[in-house]
Amino acid sequence: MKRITINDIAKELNVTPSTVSRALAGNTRVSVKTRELVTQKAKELGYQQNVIAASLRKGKSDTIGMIVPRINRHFFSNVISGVEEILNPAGYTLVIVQSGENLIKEKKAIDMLLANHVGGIILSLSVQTNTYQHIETVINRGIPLVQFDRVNLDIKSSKVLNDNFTGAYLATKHLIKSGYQRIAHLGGARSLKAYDERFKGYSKAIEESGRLIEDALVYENAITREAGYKAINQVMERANPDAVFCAGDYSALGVLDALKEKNLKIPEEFGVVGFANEPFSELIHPTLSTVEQNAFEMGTRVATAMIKNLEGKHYEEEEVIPTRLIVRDSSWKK
Amino acid sequence: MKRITINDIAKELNVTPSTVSRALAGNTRVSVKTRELVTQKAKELGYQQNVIAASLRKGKSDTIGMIVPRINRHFFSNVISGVEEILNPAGYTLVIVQSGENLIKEKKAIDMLLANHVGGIILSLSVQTNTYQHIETVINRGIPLVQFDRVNLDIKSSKVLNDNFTGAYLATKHLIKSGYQRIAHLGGARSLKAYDERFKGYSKAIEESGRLIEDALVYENAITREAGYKAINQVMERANPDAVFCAGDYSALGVLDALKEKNLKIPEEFGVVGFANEPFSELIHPTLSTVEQNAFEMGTRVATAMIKNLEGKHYEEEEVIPTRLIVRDSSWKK
DNA sequence: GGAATTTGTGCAAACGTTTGTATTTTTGTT
DNA sequence: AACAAAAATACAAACGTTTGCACAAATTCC
Repeated sequence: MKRITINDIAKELNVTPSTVSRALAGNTRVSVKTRELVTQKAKELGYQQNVIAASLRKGKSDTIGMIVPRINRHFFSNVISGVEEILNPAGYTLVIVQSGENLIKEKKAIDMLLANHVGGIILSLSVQTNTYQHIETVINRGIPLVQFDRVNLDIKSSKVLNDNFTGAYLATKHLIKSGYQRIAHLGGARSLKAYDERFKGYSKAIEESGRLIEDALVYENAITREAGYKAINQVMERANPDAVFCAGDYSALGVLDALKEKNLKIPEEFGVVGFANEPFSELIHPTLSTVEQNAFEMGTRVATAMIKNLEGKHYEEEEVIPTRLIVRDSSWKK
Repeated sequence: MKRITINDIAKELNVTPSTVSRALAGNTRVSVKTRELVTQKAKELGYQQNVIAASLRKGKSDTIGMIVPRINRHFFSNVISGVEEILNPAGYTLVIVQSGENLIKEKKAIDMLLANHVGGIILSLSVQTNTYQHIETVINRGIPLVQFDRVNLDIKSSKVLNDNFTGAYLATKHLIKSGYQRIAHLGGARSLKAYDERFKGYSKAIEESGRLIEDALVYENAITREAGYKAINQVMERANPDAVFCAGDYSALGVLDALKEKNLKIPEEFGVVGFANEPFSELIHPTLSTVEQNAFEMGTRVATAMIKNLEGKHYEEEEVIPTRLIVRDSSWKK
């Protein structure tokens, strides 16, 4: 019932714990023969390394903290899976914490992770976050930080981003090509690069078509279903749009609610494109055109960046993952 | 840059580390005065406990491991939120690992958590799991275990269950009342109590209506969209059903695919009820009748049970969380 | 006022590793 | 066969806590 330690193995084999330790680590300073003997005996006794002791001695742990706004978002849970895919086989353990899109919880999460001496922190900012003191703390402690998706550019760290700009650009261009005239945009908080880029992609496409960006067609803070519903109603009152590019699928869902209420035909009278390719987007009626983010790949890239940070030092690359437009029924005018 | 330890505090105050340790723990064996002095100085120097060292010495940690099949299931991510709600304020840290519905990954997850000396393990079994050796290991190590939802009854531990029986019973009864005659059931692996109970609830309702349980109307292992699609096709060929109660919403989704393909009118010609109230269920067309599980509450109960286990010993209560039938368009025949 | 008790601290070991340095054993060279 | 070099192993300290036990000082009791 008691736990097997390297000392137990050492005694059985008449060697010292240090030899056992080195043998298990595959150190070539111990002979091939003893290495085999040790691994053999370790398996026989059912030895499991005491990670706690090891990380105390080494002064660092193989636990990586990951803070996401919510784990029940398709995008985030897939990023997590991607991160695990790389981190687990590499011997790291992932601790996931939710900030709930809440600045205070985000701060607490960071405190908690620091108290637990995590080896590194992977972070996607909450929408609320407008102060960055708590994140500087991480940097000052010398703990590797990798930001992804919802990133603050002023903070020095590795960053992995979606190609929000191109996704938004293609989505808007698609609406233009489909013949819509007055294309609105429901965006997110522009303090977050992700949403700012989506706005910029939208703007670029609109301008390229020879039109003007009308303030009345743009609504900045509407990424939930409810906010989307309210926002599109306001925009329809003031700017007479016939299509909308939403910075999120939930927002687009709210738009569809409003359109159904007004008995507008989709896509004939009104076009809608969302962002994120949430699972529901292909299940609803009409199916929702949207921009797919390669969440899983983003996760693997994030993890790889983290490992580089943990091994070498100061890897501060900024990577961009491509996005892809998926055209469905909500925007396809023949 | 260097980390403050209790030794630093001790030196500054001319006491020993042991006193500091006791003071910070609020031990009454150290005088109120020194206790204040210590906490004061700790705050001043920005001391943060080294959790690693503490748990090495104490032989246990305040980290709780949680293994779920997938975090991107609405149900599981909400249970997680509920668990966090209780565990975090109580000073525990939650480590989440996915088994991916895979026995081998589940075993690895347990190994990893044990290697990390977690204080307790919260577990919902993968569908694949049909051997329980790895879980016995947890018990044998004396580590508190709380099972939830997908539970094995033979394993001695606290358990928190959904009232799957009543949910399934009400769902089936509702189909009967709505006038459907030949009601099929697409279930999950009956080795898991959750699915077995759903089958039993279905059976009870069918029998109460004076009908017989027909093997040809029951299909045991179909909980994904694809499996649901295939299963209902088979059942329709062999048993001529006019309604189905599915043990999961994804399965019901597959059924809807098949029904649309056959141009059957829902709910007039065929009724469908799912289970889980996945977010998409109210978004699809027709909206899906389903059974709601109170995932968040389940999470809080799970966490509470875990804390009881960690504090007292051998708390092996079995709790049941009520479920609720939600009637939508897929089953409502007027 | 002296013995017995309580109260507050200190000492030192322990938790299970890792790792720099020292020591022993083996190998190779002449 | 002697000796240097290389290879394999041992020794011991360290990581930052916690905690049983010892001890001194302060308090209580008769």
